[in-house]
Amino acid sequence: MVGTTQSERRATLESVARTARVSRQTVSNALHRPQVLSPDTLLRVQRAIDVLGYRPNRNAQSLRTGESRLVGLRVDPVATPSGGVLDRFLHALAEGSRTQGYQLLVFSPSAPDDELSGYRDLLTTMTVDAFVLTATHQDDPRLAFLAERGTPVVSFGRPWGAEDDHHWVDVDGAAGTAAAVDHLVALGHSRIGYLGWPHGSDVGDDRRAGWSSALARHGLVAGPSGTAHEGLAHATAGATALLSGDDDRPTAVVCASDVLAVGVLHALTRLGLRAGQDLAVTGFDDSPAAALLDPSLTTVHQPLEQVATELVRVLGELLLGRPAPPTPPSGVLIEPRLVVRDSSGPPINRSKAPPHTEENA
Amino acid sequence: MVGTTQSERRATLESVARTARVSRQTVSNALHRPQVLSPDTLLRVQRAIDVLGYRPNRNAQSLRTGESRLVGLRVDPVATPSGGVLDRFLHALAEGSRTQGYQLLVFSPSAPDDELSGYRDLLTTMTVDAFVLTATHQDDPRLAFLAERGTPVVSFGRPWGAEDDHHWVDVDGAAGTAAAVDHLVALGHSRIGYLGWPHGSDVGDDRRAGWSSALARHGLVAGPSGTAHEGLAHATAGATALLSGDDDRPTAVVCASDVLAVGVLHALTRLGLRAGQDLAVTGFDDSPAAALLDPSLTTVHQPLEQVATELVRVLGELLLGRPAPPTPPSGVLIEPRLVVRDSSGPPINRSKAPPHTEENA
DNA sequence: CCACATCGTTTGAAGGTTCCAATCGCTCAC
DNA sequence: GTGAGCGATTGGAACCTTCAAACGATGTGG
Repeated sequence: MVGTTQSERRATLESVARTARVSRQTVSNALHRPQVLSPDTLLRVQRAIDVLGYRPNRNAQSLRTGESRLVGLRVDPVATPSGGVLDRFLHALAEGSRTQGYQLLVFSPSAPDDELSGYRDLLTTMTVDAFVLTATHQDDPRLAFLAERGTPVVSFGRPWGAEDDHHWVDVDGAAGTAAAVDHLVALGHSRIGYLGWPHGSDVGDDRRAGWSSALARHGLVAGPSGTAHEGLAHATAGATALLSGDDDRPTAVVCASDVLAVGVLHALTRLGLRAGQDLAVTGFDDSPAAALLDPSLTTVHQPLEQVATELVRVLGELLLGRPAPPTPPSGVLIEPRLVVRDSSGPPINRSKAPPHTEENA
Repeated sequence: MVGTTQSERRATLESVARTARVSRQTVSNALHRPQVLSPDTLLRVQRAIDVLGYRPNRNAQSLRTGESRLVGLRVDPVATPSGGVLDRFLHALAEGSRTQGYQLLVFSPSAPDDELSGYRDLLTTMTVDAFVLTATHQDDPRLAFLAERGTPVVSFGRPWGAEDDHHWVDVDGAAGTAAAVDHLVALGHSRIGYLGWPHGSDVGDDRRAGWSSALARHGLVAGPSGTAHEGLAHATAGATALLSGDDDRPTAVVCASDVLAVGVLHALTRLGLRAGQDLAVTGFDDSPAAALLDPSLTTVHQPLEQVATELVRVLGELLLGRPAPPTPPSGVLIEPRLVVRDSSGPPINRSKAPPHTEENA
């Protein structure tokens, strides 16, 4: 029925009103507050809407209400931590926004040097109502800027400094590495090392803390740990250094990222050892590559769909309650889950001894 | 200077006009047709704009002009061929759109079954001006639908059937696999097999054609070829079948995707053979995983940034000339380049014999 | 000296929607 | 009998911009 009789121009509130023999406002009410209309009027209006194929003009709505029902997301050139992570996240975010009646505007920074570029533009031209922030860091100028003008914002990532600064959703990295440790301990490992990023990054330090505290919880001494910058060459070098350390080679290594884990795999190959057999390895992110590697990578899966759902949910509440008194900033911490594949290997049997025994002469 | 004196409400055309002691229209002209203003008036207006921090309201502009300056892009749940490809593409697209004065609206289908869902909505609500289509297939209903109402559209992917149907940009898959063959021939291979998707997919058949025609060009007989559905399990099975074929095992295999190539790598491991040494392997896509594999994957790199740039350029022309007589549909075919890594191995020396010799008894 | 084009600017009118105040017909309570 | 209250509907205004026409002033040709 839709669009068949569409004589000339687009159907408008006015034209629908004429057809249904009511006023514009009644048509508007039929859409937004149907309960205030008498049943027969409502039906008449709905029929006219149907016949004319009317859909409200988004721009006119936005002009009137001052809301664009668009959420901004900046995509950075450098991002893509291990590649392919954005894919899933983006789709989940678009999907989630839609269910809340919002749509996603993806933009890239207009001036590379200016952190606020893009955000300022979209805001002052009233193009978007809210933002989803990723890769926030301590004292991120974007947060201050947006908070100042009361823009609804939710970030993917914690405010590591001041906790109740803004709304956020994050994945519990420490729980992720801890889960990896638990898994390895269950397999019989007691000498578990760690390869992470250089100290100073919030995310990196958190993941390392998960590793060391889980070891403590199991009553184990921390195995050797090393650092490397992201990037395969660095990772392989760092892993080689870690594994060539003196005497006590670990039987397992937990890594802060999949790329670092791949570095360990490469280092093992160089040393003539086999991952999953001579050494258990775990990664972090569950990037698309993880399943393709040989051996396939046991890794911590980032529940991005869940993150996106939460982000949108919080954002929805913020947008709904506007301009109500600002909700007390809330944080959602999501538990990742370990995906067990081959690189962590089978249970080992040699460590029958109680975990506390000192193994170094 | 901007935003300091911002007393109460947002600056508007009217308020700027009052400050500069001119009319609204003059302010509008200062922005859009500065050449029609006298120099001193222009300066006065510009100063007022600067002082008040005025930026035109996008929604009011859109309502008046009927153009939203938004380009729609649908992201599909299934997409992500080998993961991480969308990342680069999306960023390049957002970047390119911005330079043309447009922004990118990313959406997901509202009704999974309806091919047109989403597109219809965004169009009838006047939310977007144009679309970028990906993964188009023959007789794609989206193309017919959008063409009917004269919506500017450019697709990433050729209309395999009727060539001059709509505007498109695509990567020359046949040239990609041909480049892989050329590389392998240069290394000394003469028995080159192929692992592709089941017959019937346009993209797949094109890539296969590139392989076989390149072989013919070199005066070589086609090596064995096999098919497998996308997905690691299928790929490994298909590769195993291909390599276990009777007597004449190829010395190199060209693959239609990186995942298929990984399948070959796995099959080799099972057979106790080493990729790059016992058999040369090439992939297609240069997905993030390619560099991480061991051996790293020689693969055809998709120049997505270039694709995005072209898409935006064509779209820009379409939007600019609207509603001028429709430009004759044009196509842009982009040459991919081969990224040589380890999986294609070093030059081999045993094939000193002229390429035409029959090797099977 | 008048008709006419040119130039820089102003004015009125959309464009489609939603908010606000007002209206209408009616019932109920005082 | 009158006014308050109520549910359903309406008209007018506002949101901010751009378009088309109109404006007075000045210069040019007949």
